[in-house]
Amino acid sequence: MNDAARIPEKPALEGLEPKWREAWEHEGTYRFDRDAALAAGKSAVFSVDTPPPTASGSLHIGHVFSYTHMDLMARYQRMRGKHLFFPMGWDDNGLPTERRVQNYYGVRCDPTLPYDPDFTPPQEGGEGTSGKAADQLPISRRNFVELCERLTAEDEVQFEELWRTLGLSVDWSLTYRTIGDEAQRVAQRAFLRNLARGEAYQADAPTLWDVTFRTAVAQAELEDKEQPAAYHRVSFHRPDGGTIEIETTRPELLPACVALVAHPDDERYRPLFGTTVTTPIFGVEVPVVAHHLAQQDKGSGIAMICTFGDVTDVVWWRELDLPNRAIIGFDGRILPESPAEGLFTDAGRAAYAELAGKTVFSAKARIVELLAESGDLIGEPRKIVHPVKFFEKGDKPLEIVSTRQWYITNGARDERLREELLASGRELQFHPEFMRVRYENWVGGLTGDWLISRQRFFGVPIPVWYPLDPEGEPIREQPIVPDEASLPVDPSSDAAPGYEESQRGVPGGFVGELDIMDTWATSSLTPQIAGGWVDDPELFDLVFPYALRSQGQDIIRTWLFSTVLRARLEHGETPWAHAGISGFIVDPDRKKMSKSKGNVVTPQGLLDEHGSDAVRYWAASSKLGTDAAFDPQNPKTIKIGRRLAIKVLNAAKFVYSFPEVEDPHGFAPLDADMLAELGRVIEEATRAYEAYDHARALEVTEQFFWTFCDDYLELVKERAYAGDASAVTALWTAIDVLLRLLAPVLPFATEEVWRWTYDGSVHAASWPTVLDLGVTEEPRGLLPAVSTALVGIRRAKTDAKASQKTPMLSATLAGPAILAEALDDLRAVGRIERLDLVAGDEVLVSDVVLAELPEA
RNA sequence: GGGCGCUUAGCUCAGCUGGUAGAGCGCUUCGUUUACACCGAAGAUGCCGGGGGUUCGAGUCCCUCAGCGCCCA
Repeated sequence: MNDAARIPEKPALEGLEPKWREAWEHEGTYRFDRDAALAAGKSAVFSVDTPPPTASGSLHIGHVFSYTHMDLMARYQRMRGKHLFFPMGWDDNGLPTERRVQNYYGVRCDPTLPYDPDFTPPQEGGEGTSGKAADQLPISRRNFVELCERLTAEDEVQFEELWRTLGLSVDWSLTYRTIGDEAQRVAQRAFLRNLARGEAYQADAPTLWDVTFRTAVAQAELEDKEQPAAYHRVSFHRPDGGTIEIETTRPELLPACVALVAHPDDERYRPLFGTTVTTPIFGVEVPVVAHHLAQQDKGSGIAMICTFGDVTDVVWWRELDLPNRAIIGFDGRILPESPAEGLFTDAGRAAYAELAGKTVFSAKARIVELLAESGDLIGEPRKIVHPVKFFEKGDKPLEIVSTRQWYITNGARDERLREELLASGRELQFHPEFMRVRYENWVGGLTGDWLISRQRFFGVPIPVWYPLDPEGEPIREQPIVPDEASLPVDPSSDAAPGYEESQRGVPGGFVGELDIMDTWATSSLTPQIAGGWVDDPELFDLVFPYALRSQGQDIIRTWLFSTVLRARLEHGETPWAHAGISGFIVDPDRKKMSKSKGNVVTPQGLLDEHGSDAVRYWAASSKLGTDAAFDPQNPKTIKIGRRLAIKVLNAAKFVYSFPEVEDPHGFAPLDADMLAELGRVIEEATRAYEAYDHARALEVTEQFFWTFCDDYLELVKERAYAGDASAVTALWTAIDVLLRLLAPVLPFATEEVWRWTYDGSVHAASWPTVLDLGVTEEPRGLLPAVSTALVGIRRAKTDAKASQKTPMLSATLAGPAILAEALDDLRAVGRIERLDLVAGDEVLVSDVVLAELPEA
């Protein structure tokens, strides 16, 4: 089979990526063979649920890291004979895309505007523009969505390009988008089923609200940020003329105050529970109540409850059954009218009129002045720094407003569901194991159901309409739902079933739900989307539950959790058997890579400079769950990977320079021992992959490979040149096995070499087993002993500052008797005329006489 | 404040179920060896974060403290 013409004179890594990705595409190497998979049955399928990267953003080094980890397992399983279902998706739905479209095209969505079929955006590619609303052209929702789709399609082409260069063994015919029709059908169908089972519901409730994006935000999207603030000491008035002093960081919410609260055990305030006080300035009578969440040691130990200053206010409001007097609007400004207007004194009404329309910031400034004037502000405000809740993508603190929103149950208020979710967590095999606690912590710490509605424009519409009563008011309690067969629907443009479009907004007619779903409400369904849950039940049965979910550790609480939840609700199953969790990338100072620190490197540049195999090697040498340090200035591990890949090319070329020979009918002792050692490597690497430890598999393989090159290859050179059947067959066999062991990590270099002797792909070859070796014995320690002896011989020459090729007249070798079996090979590699072996426990070379001493 | 992880050679990291430290890089010296100069050979380098404990014996198990990181409050 040796076809010397295929072996280049000087093998190189350059150019391997375009050459082989083209061939793999052409040959369908990674195509999911559905018929064969169906015939082989579900147990022969290895399905991978890939995290769809956010299309609006750029792929970074962390993506390369985690996706390579996923690909290592995919390639291993494929070689083990599994039918790989390995799709790839893009998460193009959601807020990041909206933001990017706004900046890129200089537009903003105004849903009240009509569609303009001839619209051309004012600019393209202006990603450095101000992003201020005033500079953006308002356009219709449909025009806006079209731009979203156009821009993400461009991004996705680039992403795919990068993944192909990296060598991900994805079946690119299985690509999906989270805004695609299939994804919308899945998301809407799943929602309607949640609704039918009572798992999805709408409620009027205090909602965390981002005033910049004007949308509700879910618990999983929260981030605490340390913010400067100030405690203002404010006096409330008792009927007997006395005062109670409270401390608050949000005096502007005074008109929304509904009670004062202290801890039930607090002796200072116990006598006051059940009495009332009046608020300063506004003169509203509010009760003094007790609740265990009040902190005795914070401020004066008594606090005002407002609707709503923070999440604790929400808890108090709910548990103590207090009235709602919320005064902050969706724009973050004080509402023109207060719900408590009727309770205010005249002075209070006048004060409120001044606050109305102000931002929280200016309202605070004004009310502090008013309090000072009325003498109710005690002392100077005391500056502090405290954690404040932010939307993770926002830069203003969240407000809490009362709105009607859609929710999906998630176990926060349902002990049984929570237990089921924890059971799924135990069923799922996390790699590494300790990542499970992050999931459990999150499930255990949920404080409310999952808010899935968003008041945004680019996303999957919530598929319901509401009938309008004779007054034209929507009847929210009776949503109209579409038939599953009609999905996807957009209630803002499609008429409700049973109605004509002309009845939209007319009393007795209908109105469409305008909200869209949170992007996670779609991306929590990637197993269903990729697997054809709606359109292809046969396929779905074959691939679900999936074998593997592979992802970064940062999205356990969001993506992993929500996917488990949806699968549990819909199918009563855990969506995957294994979860591989990658660590993240830190810079040399152990800081997480981030754009703001300017320490981000682009993957494409790395691939261009060092080659894909080298970059993959870097990723493969980190275990799952372990963070990897990366210094773009000196990417050591990448360079080592590159060296390994080059070595593979050269070593194989050398081995294949010895013409293949007839079966030797038994190996020489050294050759047999080398193969036996290789057998152990196969076993160890296989065990490691089975345990999702690709780094270990690589380590043992790599270590053997270098010994093979540095010692064994040198030892048998002379015999190989002479055409010794045992040596040549052992060399060919070893290379053949090593290529396959390294194929997942170095898909390009190993493929290049494999094709020198095979017509098919190494990635379609079977994972090696000891049966491939032609030897069945256990290693006898001959190769390691000979290696040690070889070091002794080399050292003698190095010590004499002589070239390694300097002939040696004679030497004495002490060591175990087994060395006798490879004495001739040692003599050959060392150019030793006479080598005497004496028994000894340790391998030792002595009495060295070199042929010619170097000149002193 | 709670949880999790990490702390081993100058650097990056291995060290599985306990038996007196390993790899690569870097460093020093040597070598124009016909697979490879994107090479090869040899060499030096460690109170395995601190302190207790269990044990004949502890990077390895237990407790505790400290530092770093992440997650959740």
